[in-house]
Amino acid sequence: MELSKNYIPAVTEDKWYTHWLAKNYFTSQPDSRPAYTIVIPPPNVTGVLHMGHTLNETVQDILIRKARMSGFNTCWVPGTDHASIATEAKVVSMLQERGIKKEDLSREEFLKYAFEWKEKYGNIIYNQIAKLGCSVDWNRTTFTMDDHYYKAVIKVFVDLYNKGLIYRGARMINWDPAAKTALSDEEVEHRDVVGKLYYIKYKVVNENDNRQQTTDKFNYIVIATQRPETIMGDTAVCANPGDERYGNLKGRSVLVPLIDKAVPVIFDNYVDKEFGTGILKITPAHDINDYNIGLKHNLPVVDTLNEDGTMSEAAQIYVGEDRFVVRKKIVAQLREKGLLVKEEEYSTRIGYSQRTNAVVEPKISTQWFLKMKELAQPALDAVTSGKVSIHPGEKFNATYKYWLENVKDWCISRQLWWGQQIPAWYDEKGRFTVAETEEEARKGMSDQQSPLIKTGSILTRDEDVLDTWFSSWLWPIEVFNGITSPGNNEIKYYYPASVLVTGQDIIFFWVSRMIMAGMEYMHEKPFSDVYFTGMVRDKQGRKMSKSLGNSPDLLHLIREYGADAVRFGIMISAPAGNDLLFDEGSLEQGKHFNNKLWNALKLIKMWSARHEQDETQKSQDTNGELGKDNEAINGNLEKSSNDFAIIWFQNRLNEARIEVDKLMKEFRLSEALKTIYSLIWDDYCSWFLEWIKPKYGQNIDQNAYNDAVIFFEGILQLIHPYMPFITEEIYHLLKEREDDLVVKQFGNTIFPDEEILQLGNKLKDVISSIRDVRNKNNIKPKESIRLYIETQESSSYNTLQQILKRQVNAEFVKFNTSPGNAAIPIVVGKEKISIETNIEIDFEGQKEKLLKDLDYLKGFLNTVDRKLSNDKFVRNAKPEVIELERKKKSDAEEKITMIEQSLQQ
RNA sequence: GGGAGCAUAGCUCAGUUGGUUUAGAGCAUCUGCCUUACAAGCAGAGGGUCCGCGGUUCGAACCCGUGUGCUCCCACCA
Repeated sequence: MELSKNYIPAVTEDKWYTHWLAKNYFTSQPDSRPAYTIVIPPPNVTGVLHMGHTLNETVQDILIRKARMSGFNTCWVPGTDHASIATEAKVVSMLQERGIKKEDLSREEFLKYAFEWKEKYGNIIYNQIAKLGCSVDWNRTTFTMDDHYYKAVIKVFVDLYNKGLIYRGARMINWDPAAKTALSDEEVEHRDVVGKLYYIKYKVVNENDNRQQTTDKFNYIVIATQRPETIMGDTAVCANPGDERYGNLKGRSVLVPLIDKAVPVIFDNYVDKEFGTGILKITPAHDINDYNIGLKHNLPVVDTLNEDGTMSEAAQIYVGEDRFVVRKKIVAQLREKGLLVKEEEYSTRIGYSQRTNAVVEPKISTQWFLKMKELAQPALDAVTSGKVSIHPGEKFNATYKYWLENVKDWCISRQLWWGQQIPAWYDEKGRFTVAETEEEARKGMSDQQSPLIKTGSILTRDEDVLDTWFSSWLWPIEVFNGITSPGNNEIKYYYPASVLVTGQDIIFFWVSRMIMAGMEYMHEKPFSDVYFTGMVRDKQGRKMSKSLGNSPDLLHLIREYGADAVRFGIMISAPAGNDLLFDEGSLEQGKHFNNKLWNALKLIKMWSARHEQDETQKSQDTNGELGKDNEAINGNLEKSSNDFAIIWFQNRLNEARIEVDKLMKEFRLSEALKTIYSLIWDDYCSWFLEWIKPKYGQNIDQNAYNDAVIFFEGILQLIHPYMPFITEEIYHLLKEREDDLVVKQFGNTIFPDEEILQLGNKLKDVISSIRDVRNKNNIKPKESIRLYIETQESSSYNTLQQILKRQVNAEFVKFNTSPGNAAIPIVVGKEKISIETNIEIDFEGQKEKLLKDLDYLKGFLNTVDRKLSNDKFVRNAKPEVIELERKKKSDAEEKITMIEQSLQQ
């Protein structure tokens, strides 16, 4: 069979993915094996996957595939998140483009559009996941608004309500005027901005005091504010009780500018005398601090804003105009009236809605809240006790702990349609009951002996839906129906999941809350390990975003480089826990790596083709004597030189396996990949295959060929979790077989023989050093050389000689004899090697190199000597350390002697 | 304002309880090769005041202190 020049991913990828699915390799049923479970962080159905997802999914697939090949019953559950506010915002703007207003639609009509949207983007996402090669169990696909999932969320809401953890009440919340909904604290992003601080005059009212104020000073006070448009909501001004400047204002009132509303002057320790003018306006409806002060001093609340951020009737002026427009107008008006004393630049932090990017307004509103303190404690313990371990822990343990220790109640209601509707029913008088269904609610109402219910009056369901995270926090449980059907076989088998792989940005939104839900509903952690990936940035370190145009399209990349190369490229540059600088160059590197594997396959296929051809010829040859003789001679010679290559690579492979296992257990996936990369490129291709490569026109020794194939299978298996497609393809091209690499089990760990590895390193060193000399002296590859090695261990060369000769094109190697002619001396380790050649050589250059080495070694010896002659060192250091230093000393001395000898020649 | 993390080659990073470390890898760079698997390749090479300063120690890239510079998280001072 003819192999293409280079590896072509497109055909291969679809072929194997289809095959794996047909064989049901990714589907999981509980059985006697240990389970290895991962629940995918369900991507939002707001759009397509970006590079951050790509990184996350790749990491999960690597872990799952490794586990699948290591005896586990692996289950990777795919799914998507309805992403309440984010998706609703997208659907609303999509409708807007089509000229449809949300206000003109009924809830049902709107939901129909939303589900269409979900269907479209959900499928794109699933397609992307499949193209990337993710081995998810497609039978388990879950959406956070599936029927059972919806029920689970409702059930949990009712349960928490009955436990007294959910309550309804008017509180100061974060209001998103664009989406017209409440937000949780976590959904507000604070950004530094330079704003303005306006100093505004408030006139002092004199009605209770007949004395005429003589100085202008007491006719008005000056108050600083960043938000002059809120003055109409002022219901007091406040100073520190110890502030003498304002002592005489006790019991007096001031007039709110523009609307001339009289509000009292009050006193509270909250006010900092040093800051601003030392007196502050109190606007209870639009600032959390003011609200608290208002409560304390019994102030009325005047809400001057409508839901959409325009001024309300209560504002009296500029009604219906947007707050930021009004700000400008009010400033202008104040200035005109001489009430604006000054403006100064002021840097502050402003809260923006994470989803709509609108400036969030603090607002008093009746919402549903979840008490967090009780839920937080077990979640905190789970991490501090080490039941759940976070990677990288040093970075996130403290953050996690801090948040849970200071957690506030969670506002869980949203004024949206896309989501689980809150299961609370109200009667005409506004009395409500919480229940899973209307029937239950009716029953609940009658239990409360409401006369209205008994007569069968109409109940209205709460219009609001739940925060999207109030559904996602059940994800690891309800994907196995653990809430709706507690104690079922699957939840018992798969829960808790092994590892959660997600972005560090949702540690509070999701990770901590899943742990809470897990502890509350399963009395068990939801996962053992949390692996946080960093953020994907572009080459220049900028965040990837649509507006910058630096966020590449995943399917595009797969088409261009192949899925394996994309996976390789992203993993090779993803240091554990750090941000990843995405550079297409690394995908290019992945493509090259694919090609390297492909070419190794071509080489081996070539060997086998020649071998088969030969076999056929031999069987056709009735005499066969000649062929037999030739094989005997060549075979023996090749064989002895191949022996070492084989035993060396066997050990090198074992060594790499152990290292990779260790690294992967520590989630150091990038380093594990580097280890495998180097094993394949350097050790297998550059060294091993070259060592066993037969001379031109000759056949490979059968043993060497067989082992080369076995080793190839071994390295394919190691790299498979990272690059599933090409490895499966090569595995099958290597020889005909029934089994598939994707489920090939790793055998037991075999520890490598250190001595053989050392010997291999020595051989590589010697070869490289001699090649260096050849390079520097322009000795052409065809030009042969002769080697004279001075060594105490000439016997160690018994097995290395043949390889050495072949790799440096030496006619012969002689031990402990001097060359007849001038030769280039080099020192490798403790051995002196003289290279004799027929061509002109640059002795001066070589001498320089030796002198440089000598310099280094002398300096090195010096530091060792200093240590050994230091009394305190000899007394304090551990014996093995001293022994080591002595060895360093003697080694260095031997090397120096060798070099000095060489220089004398 | 509070907290966390980081600083090692041009770039991205290793360096696992302080001792074969006068420091490694990949990429990039340079030199020589179209050598019969692979020029998407082969064989080599060069490149570092381990952020500055001080300390602990027989010994510091590693531990402590301090300064500087980045990054991130949290927070209701008008």
